[in-house]
Amino acid sequence: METAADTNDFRLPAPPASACDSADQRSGGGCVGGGARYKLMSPAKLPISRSPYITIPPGLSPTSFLESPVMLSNMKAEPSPTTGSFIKPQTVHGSFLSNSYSATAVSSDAFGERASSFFEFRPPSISNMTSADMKNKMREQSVQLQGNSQSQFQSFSSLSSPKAEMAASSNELSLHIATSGATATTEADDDEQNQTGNPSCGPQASHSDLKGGTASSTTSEDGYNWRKYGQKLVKGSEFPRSYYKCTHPNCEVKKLFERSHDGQITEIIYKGTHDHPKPQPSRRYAAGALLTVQEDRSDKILSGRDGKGRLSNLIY
DNA sequence: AGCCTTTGACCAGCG
DNA sequence: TCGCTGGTCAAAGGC
Repeated sequence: METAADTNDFRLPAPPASACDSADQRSGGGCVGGGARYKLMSPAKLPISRSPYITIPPGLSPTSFLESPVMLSNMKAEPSPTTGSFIKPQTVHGSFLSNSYSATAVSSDAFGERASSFFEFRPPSISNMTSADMKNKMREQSVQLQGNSQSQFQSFSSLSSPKAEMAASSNELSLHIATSGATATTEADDDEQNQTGNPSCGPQASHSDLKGGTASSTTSEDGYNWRKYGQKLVKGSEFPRSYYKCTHPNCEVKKLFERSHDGQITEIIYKGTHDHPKPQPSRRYAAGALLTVQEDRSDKILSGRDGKGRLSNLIY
């Protein structure tokens, strides 16, 4: 089933290192060929419509998405401990283009001005290049961006890597994020509390992410508690993918993300939406707490959308 | 004491 | 039908 569609998956791929180039090295396969198929969420939970791609609610226009916290996240993100994002205000902007996520390099255009990052949702149609090519391109873009001065940015490559395509096809939202030392925590707005039903974004990985950057707390939790239940090296990726589950009793939300050796999150994928409020920030890990804060933001970000998925610290 | 992370193995889906 | 890959489970250890 394409339950995938049912599930809300958000994927944020990031091309920091080399995404598929190395694919060969790792396993030899193509980039995530299997595509992610998530069928965890029951349709009922999904607030959104399930179409192969992200659907925009009638009331929303693509522009809205762009303005949504998700996309803005970076924009508004201010480097403060509170936000947890040390990122520069200009991180990325994402753009949703209608059903198919097509956003291409966004520099400062359409959505804002934060140029420097690319955010793209790639439409299924992009598949002219080989995955390797795509990745290379992605990298280049990323690199350029970074070089520009953004410590973190995200790039959504339009080049769509196979993964992206797959993701798109499976309703996953993918964002490529490249965080350079500072991790990408983005936060969008803040406010909101939580909408119950959003996938959260900041994986605990963020904890580790810290390493990557100065941000020590960059993580990204969305305010929810996550438990890591697996890690695996995926073919298309150079870095291992970590699997997290929401620890909430009835919550089946999962998220997977990949981090580069630098500690940068290269890709994050959320599956499902939280149907419960966020837990109190006071958890064992102080860091987690921090994350939570950030996560909140992320929640908002995504929640802006229908709560389908949320990206957390990453730049969208 | 409880929860989370880590790691290896197993299972299912797809080509 | 076989092989490959991704995703998940379970046990052990650590915080």
